[in-house]
Amino acid sequence: MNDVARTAGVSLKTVSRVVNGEPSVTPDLAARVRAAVESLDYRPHLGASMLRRNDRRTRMIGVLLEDVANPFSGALHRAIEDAARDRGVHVLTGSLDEDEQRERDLARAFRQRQTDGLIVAPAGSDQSYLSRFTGTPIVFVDRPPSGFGADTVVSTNVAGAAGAVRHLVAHGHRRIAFLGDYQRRATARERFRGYLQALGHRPGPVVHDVRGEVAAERATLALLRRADAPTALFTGQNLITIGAVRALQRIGLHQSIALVGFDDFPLADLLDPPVTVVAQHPARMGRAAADALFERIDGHNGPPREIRVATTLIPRGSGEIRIAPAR
Amino acid sequence: MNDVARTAGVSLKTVSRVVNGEPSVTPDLAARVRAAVESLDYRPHLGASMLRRNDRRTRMIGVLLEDVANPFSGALHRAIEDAARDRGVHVLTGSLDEDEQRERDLARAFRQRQTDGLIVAPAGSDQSYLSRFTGTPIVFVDRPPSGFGADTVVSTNVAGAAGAVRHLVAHGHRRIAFLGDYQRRATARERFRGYLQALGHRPGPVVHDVRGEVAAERATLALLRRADAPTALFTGQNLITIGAVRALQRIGLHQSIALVGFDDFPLADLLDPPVTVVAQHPARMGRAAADALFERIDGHNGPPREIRVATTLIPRGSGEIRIAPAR
DNA sequence: CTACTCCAAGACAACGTTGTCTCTCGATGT
DNA sequence: ACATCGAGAGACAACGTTGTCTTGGAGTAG
Repeated sequence: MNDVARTAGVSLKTVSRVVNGEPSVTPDLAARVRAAVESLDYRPHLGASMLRRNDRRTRMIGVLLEDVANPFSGALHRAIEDAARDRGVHVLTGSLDEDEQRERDLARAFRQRQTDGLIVAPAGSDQSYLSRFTGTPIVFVDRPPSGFGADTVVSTNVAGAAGAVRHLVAHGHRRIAFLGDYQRRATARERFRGYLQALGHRPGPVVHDVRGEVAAERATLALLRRADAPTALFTGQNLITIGAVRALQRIGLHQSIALVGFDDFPLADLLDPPVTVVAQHPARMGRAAADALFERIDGHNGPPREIRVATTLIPRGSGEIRIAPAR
Repeated sequence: MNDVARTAGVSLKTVSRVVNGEPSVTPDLAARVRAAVESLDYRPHLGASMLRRNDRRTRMIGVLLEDVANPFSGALHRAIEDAARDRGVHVLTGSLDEDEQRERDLARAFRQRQTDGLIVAPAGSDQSYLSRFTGTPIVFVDRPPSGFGADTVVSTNVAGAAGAVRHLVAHGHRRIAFLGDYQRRATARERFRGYLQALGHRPGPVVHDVRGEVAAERATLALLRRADAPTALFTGQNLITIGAVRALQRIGLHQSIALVGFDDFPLADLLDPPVTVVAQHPARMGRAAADALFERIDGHNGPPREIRVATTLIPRGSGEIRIAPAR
């Protein structure tokens, strides 16, 4: 800035004024300064600027997701980015991969960088460490936190799951199996709750803690070999649904066993049969989370809110297979 | 820091020493300081620290992608994040949506934030504005820049496309259609070049500037209605492939018209028939781009490099449909 | 017992900005 | 012609930290 001032033949402060667009500079001086800035490729030192201004805002938020490479996280991320863009805010991201330690490390690191706020899809089962993060607003998305209260945006897991199972019941099914993710995940528990709710006291076979496509395929095959094999499947998560589809295709039952999956996935409509799902709306969730966060950043100070984003049942074929008349 | 010093009964500088882990502090003093830091929730002001240290490193890089919500960008992003994590560097991301203006704006904004480097999947057709970005290393990924030279990581588009088309030829096809993305995109041009290369002087019907699934479906239907309808399709991009699959299924030709798509996509193996593709390797590309960037950040100063990541032909079924004996 | 060495801890300045105060100079009104 | 006013421009200090130099006191050798 000194160099610019010297080149333009003005004082340091005048350069500062021009750079910050303050009005009280005569046009020709301003032009000279701008030319000098240009020719010297001067760029202000943000650190110094923030220091002097005592500006606590970095106009940057941190977002902790399960894995930026998976479609659900990607959609969340994109929606958050769009909301941030509207406010001239940039986004730092990190993938947690279900790793509790990484969640804590990244949260700390982002806070250290003075991000104005944090949006977290928690990986760990305990977020109480966040209670020391005073002054940094936090919003949770996709999964509720535990041990710490803050705004939370989640799908209507119970209602969505119950709706899916009722849909199967409406098509004549009585033995409806549940295949779910790790029970330590709150979403898995909620979806199971919805399943139970819809079936009352007569649930079908249940498999918990299924993790990943391959495990899901195996679990599905095992289920269908049982004497009391179900006539319909309700799968509690993306990859489980896909694993189930693979299993059904493999043993040629894809046209006779009904299937509804929780969470939509690309090309579900191109499979044979097209897969009926309870779609979540990650874009809406991301937008809602970002809106809530920015409200907090702007000083809103109420008690923690829970924002539920409704799911949508999308009938595509696999969920409308009626129970086989005889068996 | 002053408060901490007072609380611990030491001088400012000693606190600084403890915070920065300098060895020359007696253990009990250090303990007192740490306790004070804890109780006051003191966190150093990064801006001030950078200012004094004259540290130009923010340990932050910027990544400009087409759209963080699409799987290809997501995989790139993830690989870059992992490479960055190994070095304790964080990642700022932005989605460009093919918008030239946004590319320039975000590049400038990230540079303004003093990111240590930039990885760009260019949206615009001219990157010459970057030549003014002295001091900020830049690496391009997925698409080569124009008007500006820097390290670039791209797929072997020509060879990959040629291989795909030769694969179809090997299965007896002679009238092989090409459906490609906007020609202004370098990748589209290269893939077309590969197609021509494989077919010599007898190319089949060609449709350029197909954008998106719906347009691709329409274009495919139109192609197949022609008198000289092709017996095989080569599609130059993800969404075009999917559109083509839809079209083929719709008119019931999915078992008789061969198809090879450029770029893999999730569930391609679950479709009917499973779709043969030329897979790109976004994870490798992201890793290579990040490695190149960090080399530059660490001072490497050679001429711009072009890093080509080989594609892989994955035969799954749709590309192995032989030409119908009579027609 | 003195003189020297060494090391922990403190004092001070400086990093690049900007808020605030002050100064200068030209314009205006009487 | 003189007093008053206002606006544009500069001088100066301060933001929170750390590099460098200085100080003080304990330890050690002669």
